Amino acid sequence: MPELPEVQTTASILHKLVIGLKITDVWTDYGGEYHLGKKQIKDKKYFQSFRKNILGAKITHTNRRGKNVLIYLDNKKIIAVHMKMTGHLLYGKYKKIGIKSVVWEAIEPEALKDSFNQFIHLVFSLSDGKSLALSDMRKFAKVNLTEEESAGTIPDLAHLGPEPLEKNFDLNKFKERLMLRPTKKIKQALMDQEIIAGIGNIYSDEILFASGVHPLSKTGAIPKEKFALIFKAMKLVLEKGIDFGGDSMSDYRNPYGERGEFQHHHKAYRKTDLVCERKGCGGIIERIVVGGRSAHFCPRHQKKYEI
DNA sequence: ACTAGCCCCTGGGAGC
DNA sequence: TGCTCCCAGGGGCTAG
Repeated sequence: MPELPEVQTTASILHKLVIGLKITDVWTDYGGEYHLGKKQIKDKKYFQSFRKNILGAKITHTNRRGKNVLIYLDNKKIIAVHMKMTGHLLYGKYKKIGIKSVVWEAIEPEALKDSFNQFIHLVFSLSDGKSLALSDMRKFAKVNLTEEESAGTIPDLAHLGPEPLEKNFDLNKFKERLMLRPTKKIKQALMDQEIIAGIGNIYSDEILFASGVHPLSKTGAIPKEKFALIFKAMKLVLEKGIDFGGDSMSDYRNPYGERGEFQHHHKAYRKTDLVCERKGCGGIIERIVVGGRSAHFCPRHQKKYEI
């Protein structure tokens, strides 16, 4: 699922591909639940206004905020795409075809023919004859259109915490953010987008494995030196995720339709019943449910701190 | 301010 | 083969 490294990968690649291109058309299918603010693209009237607002606009740059891809337009508007579970943006040559379940067919690149790239529910046609398409198997993704100056008010951006990879986000700020919720379980705190933006289930498991902290530890009970380890692990694991082009254990693909490689480097996430890879540990990875989400950890070297 | 539970959605896997 | 049931989960929401 797209977390910070996947969204960063997408935004960085798009930046190379679509800058300076104009949006010449927009299409969405009937069932698309693509939200625009509180409204949705499936509301035909609202989609028409969305369309009108972006047609002819030129893409000036793209970047990331939390788990959102931001596409800046030269009319001072921003398209914010939250890919949620199974969404990803694809750039390539598409042909509209008339078959029931598959309306768009990828012509190139070849990687777009991957089955996970076939759930196309939103297509921006671009002035270079190619398209930016949103493939989203489970239709959870959300698309917001907002004015650049009021970007901080749209639902997916308004309450986001700081960016964990920002250079000025140091150990003190990290502690400060986490200690806003000292009774929270550390895994949930790391995944709370209001505390820190961008971390989800995969990377929180990996960060806690690397720092030797049990996911159920109470944030406020974690000793100082462990905080430093979590902080360090957070930066390292997220950067590693980016270096590997994101995680494609499930459906994530980059804009070329290609997989990332981080799934081959998991130590905890979905490693249930396997032997812990930490040297000399020998524990067996367990899976538990934390806040309705699965958490994977080694009960031997990940210490539980309680108040 | 917390938690539990439901909802959105659908492909894939297990069990029969 | 094909049916049914459950699971994956980010985040918004409600109820307690």
